[in-house]
Amino acid sequence: MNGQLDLLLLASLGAGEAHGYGLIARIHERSGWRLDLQEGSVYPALHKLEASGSVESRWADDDGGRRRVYALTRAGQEELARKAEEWKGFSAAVRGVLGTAS
Amino acid sequence: MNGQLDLLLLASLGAGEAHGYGLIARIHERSGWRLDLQEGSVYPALHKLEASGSVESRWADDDGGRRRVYALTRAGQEELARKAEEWKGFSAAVRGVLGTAS
DNA sequence: TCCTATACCTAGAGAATCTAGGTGTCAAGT
DNA sequence: ACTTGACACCTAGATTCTCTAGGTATAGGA
Repeated sequence: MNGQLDLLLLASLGAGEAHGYGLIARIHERSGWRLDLQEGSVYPALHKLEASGSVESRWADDDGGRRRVYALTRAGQEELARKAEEWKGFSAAVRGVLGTAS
Repeated sequence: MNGQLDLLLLASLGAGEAHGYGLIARIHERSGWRLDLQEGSVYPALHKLEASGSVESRWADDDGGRRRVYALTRAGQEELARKAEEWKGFSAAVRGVLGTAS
């Protein structure tokens, strides 16, 4: 459990629109193969982000199978910036408690 | 919600034994006044850490009021090292997804 | 005496994520 | 033709974590 799922999804979408399965792969790769999110975590989170207006989706039928492609909205970009700042503050706070100088 | 409460408590106890209320203050200060944990979070977490053998406690009657003073056990030190590594890996993974070079 | 700070505790609620299932397409192997 | 595996989506329910909102008790100051 991370508590940072929304941030990860928004940040990944910041690099360009993608579908759910693709986002899992993107996060997996960009995290250095450390984060391997489950579909059962990602899809509900994307639905929630869409309901809150941070992302929007459209159906694509590119390669046979259906895909729901997500993209950041303007509000989502702001949310991403806000959550990224929150993360910086939080990780700095943890570093402070851990006593690691870096 | 952090997901890092145990790590924060263990790391704080790594600086020396302390009681629950004192740990809250210690974490508050070391985090640069960014983390302000609630008693309702801390006490159950300490009990859980004690049940799992990472910390041990004794009653102290120093200044009138009773205090339960906690200290890291050997197993707790190992758990702390493990969780600190986990945190480093996780925060590096998030940085990777965020695309921040630092 | 009353209020505040210190200090401990717990039950239950709320929220986040995972588990474990389900559906369907398509390509490759047998 | 059939089966298997990869891709792709979805949801209900369980689990886990943390917080809310209460409770108790002592000591000191107004």
